[in-house]
Amino acid sequence: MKSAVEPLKARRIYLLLRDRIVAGELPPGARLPGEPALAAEHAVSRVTVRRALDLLEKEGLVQRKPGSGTFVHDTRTVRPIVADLSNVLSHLIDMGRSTDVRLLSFGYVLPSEAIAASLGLQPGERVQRSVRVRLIDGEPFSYLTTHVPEWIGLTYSEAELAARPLLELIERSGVETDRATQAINATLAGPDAAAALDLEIGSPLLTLTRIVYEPSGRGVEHLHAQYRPDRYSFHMDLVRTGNDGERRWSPALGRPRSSDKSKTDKTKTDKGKSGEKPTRAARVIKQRS
Amino acid sequence: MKSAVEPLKARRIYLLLRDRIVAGELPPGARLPGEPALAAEHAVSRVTVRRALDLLEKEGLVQRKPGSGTFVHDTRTVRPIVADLSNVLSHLIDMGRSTDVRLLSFGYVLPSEAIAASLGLQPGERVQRSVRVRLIDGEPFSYLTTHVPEWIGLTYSEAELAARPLLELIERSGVETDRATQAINATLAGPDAAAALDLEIGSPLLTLTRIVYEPSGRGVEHLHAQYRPDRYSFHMDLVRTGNDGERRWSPALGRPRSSDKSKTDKTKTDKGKSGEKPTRAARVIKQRS
DNA sequence: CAAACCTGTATTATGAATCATACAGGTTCC
DNA sequence: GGAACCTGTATGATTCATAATACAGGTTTG
Repeated sequence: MKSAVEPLKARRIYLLLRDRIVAGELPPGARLPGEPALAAEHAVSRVTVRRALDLLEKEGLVQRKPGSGTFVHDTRTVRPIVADLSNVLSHLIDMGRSTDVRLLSFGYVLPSEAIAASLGLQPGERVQRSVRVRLIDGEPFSYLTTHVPEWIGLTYSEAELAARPLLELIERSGVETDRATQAINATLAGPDAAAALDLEIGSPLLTLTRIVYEPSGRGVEHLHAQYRPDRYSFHMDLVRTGNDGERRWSPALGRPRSSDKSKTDKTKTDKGKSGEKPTRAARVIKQRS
Repeated sequence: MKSAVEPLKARRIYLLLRDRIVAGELPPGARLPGEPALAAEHAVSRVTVRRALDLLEKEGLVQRKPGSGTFVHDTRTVRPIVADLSNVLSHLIDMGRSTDVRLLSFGYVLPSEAIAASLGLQPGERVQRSVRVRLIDGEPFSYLTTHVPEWIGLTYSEAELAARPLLELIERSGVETDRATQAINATLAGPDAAAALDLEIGSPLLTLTRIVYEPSGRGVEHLHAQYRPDRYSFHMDLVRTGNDGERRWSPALGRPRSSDKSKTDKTKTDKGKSGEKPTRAARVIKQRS
């Protein structure tokens, strides 16, 4: 039902404009250059520029006014959820926003080598694999793939998994969880995640891979989470610690939001990057065989 | 000599296969389905499958053996740098890997609204904007855009910025930095970042936006970093804290790698040696974030 | 009002991506 | 050796993104 294909040059211009908007170079309400001007600037036809603007409009970033121009949308309708380092959704959640979980897949399979290794399994041992999607206010924002050793997974049912946090079920089974390691990274949306998160294939995703261990050191859960960056991001407060010789940042624990600033636009999470005209020097560096 | 454009269907299949490889579903050494099989599976022509495999091969993920098949590359040549939550590069650095910094752009500009707000500037106040690229072992892995209020930026020169960590220069100017907030997200590479990081436009990037404050609450640095996910990622250890009612994960502090070789995880800071300046734009200096 | 913008839409033409097919040469396995 | 795979390569047809151009209608400005 989707057009399924993304043009190339159009996508390029779309990304460029998108970056300039989210970076604040084109502030809300601003009118961006006319289609003929953009076409000339990027040495493409006006049709291609239009396709790029179509993408921006579909994303709600711009608003077109026939006869007048195309304008950056005033109200950022999309405000990402903010999560803690420990991946705890902050107060936004308990402030009335509702989260929901949908179980997409459930079954017992032979794990990949990487997962078997991270969980410390013997060859041939099976794992319970589940794929879930989390939604906030009805909109999907995360795509979770979990792997649990079979002997733990058997202690709960498919229905229970759909209704309760996985870690709670694991701990209920008598397994102690005291330690975990996690890595944060970025990737492109594959077909499955794209469909579940209502995204185009190739959209950027924020990923979190966490392995939970029991005291003995055996892994009990392998979690791979993929988040829509426009709806979810990690946020943390840091304090400067250490003496002169070795000053560094450390995560601030406990009460973070102490300074109620004037504007408090806290979760700006702007992406974006360079803008305007990055001096000829920057252009010089780029040499792509 | 690059085609400069990425096909659509081919890219789609490339992403799909890439996901299956990095997810471990196709372990290193495994032979993936033959080109005719892949073509049939995805309802595309064999030519298209080939283009997808070309991308994987160029990325070093697979290896093709004429007459035999296409195999997942055994040795992951790409080893991402691992950084701490506080964005401190861990010991990999002092294990002989060298980091360099290139200054791509430097100047004083009027900040975007978002940046002005985050730094608490008055309308009309200018900021110093700099764009830098960091490299490890000669390969770029991060694209940094920093904005600093003009009155701080004027206390150091362009050459100093290229040679020393920005935060050190800020603190040298007498400004105290005791607090910061940061957000981690994901985005797609725009033209500038893609060129600097030697990537295709539209590649996924891990982003970090950090705002550093002085005790009075004024912002003194706005940092926007974009990382190549294949060369950089955030890692952290967590411990389960709290009582039964409110169990949660908290970052584990000061824990080096518990299992193996116990070494000082304290990072050895920059040695004062700096490179030469071959061109005005391509200075190479060693520094630490 | 009129000139000069703007977006929306349609036209045809061109080039790129993809398809369908065929064949050459290497590898694997019986 | 030979059948059955595989990758590498080439061909022409077809689909589709893009280019180039033109025109309709609304908005802004003088």
